[in-house]
Amino acid sequence: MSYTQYTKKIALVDCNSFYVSCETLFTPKLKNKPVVVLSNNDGCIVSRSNEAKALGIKMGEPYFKAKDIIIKNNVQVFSSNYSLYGDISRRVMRTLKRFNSDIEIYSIDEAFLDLSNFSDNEIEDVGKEIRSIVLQWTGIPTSIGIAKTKTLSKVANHIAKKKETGVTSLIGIENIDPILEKVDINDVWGVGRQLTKFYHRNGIYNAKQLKNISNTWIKKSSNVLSSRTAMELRGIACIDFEKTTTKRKSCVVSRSFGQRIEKFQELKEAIANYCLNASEKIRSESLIAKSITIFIRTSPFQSKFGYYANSKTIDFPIATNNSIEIVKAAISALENIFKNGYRYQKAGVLLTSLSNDDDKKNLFSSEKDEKINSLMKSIDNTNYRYGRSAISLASAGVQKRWNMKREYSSRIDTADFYSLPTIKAI
DNA sequence: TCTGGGGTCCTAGGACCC
DNA sequence: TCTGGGGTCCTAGGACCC
Repeated sequence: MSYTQYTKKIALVDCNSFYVSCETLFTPKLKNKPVVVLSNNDGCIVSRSNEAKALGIKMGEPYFKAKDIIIKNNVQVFSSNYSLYGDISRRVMRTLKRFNSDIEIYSIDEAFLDLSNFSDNEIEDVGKEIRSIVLQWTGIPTSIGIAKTKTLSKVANHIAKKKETGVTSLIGIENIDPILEKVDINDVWGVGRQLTKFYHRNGIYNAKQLKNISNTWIKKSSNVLSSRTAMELRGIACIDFEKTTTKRKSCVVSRSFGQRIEKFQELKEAIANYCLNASEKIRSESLIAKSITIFIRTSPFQSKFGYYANSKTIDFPIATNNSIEIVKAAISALENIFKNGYRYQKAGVLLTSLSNDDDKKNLFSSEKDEKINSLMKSIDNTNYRYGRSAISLASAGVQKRWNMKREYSSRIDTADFYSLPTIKAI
């Protein structure tokens, strides 16, 4: 039996220094300047321009540690502005869908595109065109890697990042071993810190070695995920392309506090707010939660004050997305694990075992449920129109001393007409 | 003084059953 | 009281991703 092998062509489009690119979009004079964006609470550095990378500022480095270099080199600093990044991200994704509506949005700044319809000869040019259209329409520079499997397109993308054209295709290359040899094992998708240590112990230092090692050995001494990675390096697709957006299975809202918290009352307010956030989020996706976990902890970096961390899970009698029920459960969980005398640094809420909303329409649903549902709906609508927390619950408090620190926010709100930058005609 | 937040998946081990 | 094998289901924790 003979058949023609149908070769997939998967492109990975990745926005360059995404958060920094979003911020500089509205401040063109920052082009080619060192710029960084900080995580929530201005804690860590999570995005760097090339110039900032060149200064030796590390990804994930705490801000206070990099402060010297930042001041000395006049690095521009921004607090993170997620609604801006989310908005720009949607514009980029919408643009990508022009080339193939079946895209897999992998993260806020990355998407996989199935380009199998294009021929081997034209594929690199298609990549270049995608790159230039995205740049022209959204102002965001990207890197594009194209290959037979997702893992290989990640490799290609890694190489593209360092190229002037920003595009690398591994399609049609007979022997990719010389290319894989130059890719460090820890730069392979799916190989993190622990696996890197494990591979090093076994004399494996680059992607070529992983590709050519026996599969049974990997399965035996590691796990199926690792063997999947190796297969993908061989050009055999094992990780599915997920066109349809599958519903999430959990929803987390957690934050570090702007300042340490010691009082139960304040912790309660924070937890209540996270619950409101989380329940609104799952309502907007028509999901209900079967259980809730809350956790609190002190700073792991300040042991002199004593370390305490604990969590508590509660199952709902009937899965719910009702803010009032969720807050109530969370607070009773908090009463369970709260201890006096600690300086709390972080807390969070996890809604788990999420399922579809309509599963709830069973024999237990009553007129009362209907009333609550429509109440929740009108809260969501009002908050959507007048800003989050226009309507809230009493337990959510008003002081919010625990709120995040955002000292360096650009305050650009693409949803706010009046803060849009003005463009003067010449 | 200052160290992010939000996800998914796999595995080992315990509880329980026959 | 101890002895056994084999199966399922659930959970906590760890590893990974961005």
